[in-house]
Amino acid sequence: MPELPEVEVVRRSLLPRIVGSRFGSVRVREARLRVRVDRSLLCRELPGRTVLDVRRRAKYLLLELDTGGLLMVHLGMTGHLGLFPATEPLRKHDHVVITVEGRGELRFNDARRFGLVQWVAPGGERSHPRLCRLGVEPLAPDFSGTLLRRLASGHRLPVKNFLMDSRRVVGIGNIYASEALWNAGVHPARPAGRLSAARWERLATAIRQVLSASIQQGGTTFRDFASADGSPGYFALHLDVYDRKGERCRRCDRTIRRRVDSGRSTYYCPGCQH
DNA sequence: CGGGCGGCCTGGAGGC
DNA sequence: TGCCTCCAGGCCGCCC
Repeated sequence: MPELPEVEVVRRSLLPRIVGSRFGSVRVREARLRVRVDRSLLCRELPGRTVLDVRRRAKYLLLELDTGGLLMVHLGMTGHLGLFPATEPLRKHDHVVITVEGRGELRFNDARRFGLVQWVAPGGERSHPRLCRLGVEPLAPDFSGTLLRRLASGHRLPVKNFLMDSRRVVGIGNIYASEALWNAGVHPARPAGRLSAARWERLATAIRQVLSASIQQGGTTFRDFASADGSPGYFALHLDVYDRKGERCRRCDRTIRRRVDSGRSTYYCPGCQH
């Protein structure tokens, strides 16, 4: 579920409500996430520590503590991270529960258990295997069509797969890849290494525009995405191609198609994406 | 080696 | 409000 905008929305809603607060006890009710949760490590490192910042890198949330260590959270496909009153009953799939002094409980819930909750020791961020190979941030100042074109140079894979490869560009999943390609008028199957400079510029602009617009709308909620305060996002109302198979293209009136490549659905307009 | 694809999980939707 | 099948927005690791 969560791509860059959804993770960013969670970050922004969590940040003002948790910064300056101190962690209390840690409960790991289900350790079998994508990566096994290290119960004893979390119980040793978190209690008594103050949260200084909530950052985002790619689709990872990084809660920075006063020790310099990080609590790293990935939402996978169905993960939720939210702050709840301690009096509110726990729900099914609330796998990790951390008390936050004076604020309630930070709860990680993930039905499919594709997410992860991990400790990153002080100074370990730059060398962390999950963080150190990540590509460029689409909302960073150095992101541009020129940069994308250079990264794609020589690669024959379809541009959609290129956009979803986190070693090159981070934060773009299946929804926003389709949306950005439609926005830029680029066909998803075009070989990434052969796009013109002008197309890469259009794509870079479209990516930033789509991601920013979604953040403004609170992200895309299909079933159950929610920010850290439980509110849904409204960008689903603004999707131009994703999940619109058989509906009309808002730009050229042709019928939106769905195709499946490497097991993932891609939505596009045959009329205005080339 | 770059890249395609199966597998990890549960739950919701839709067909019967 | 039953049962079954299919499908899902991410990522890793195996394989060619």
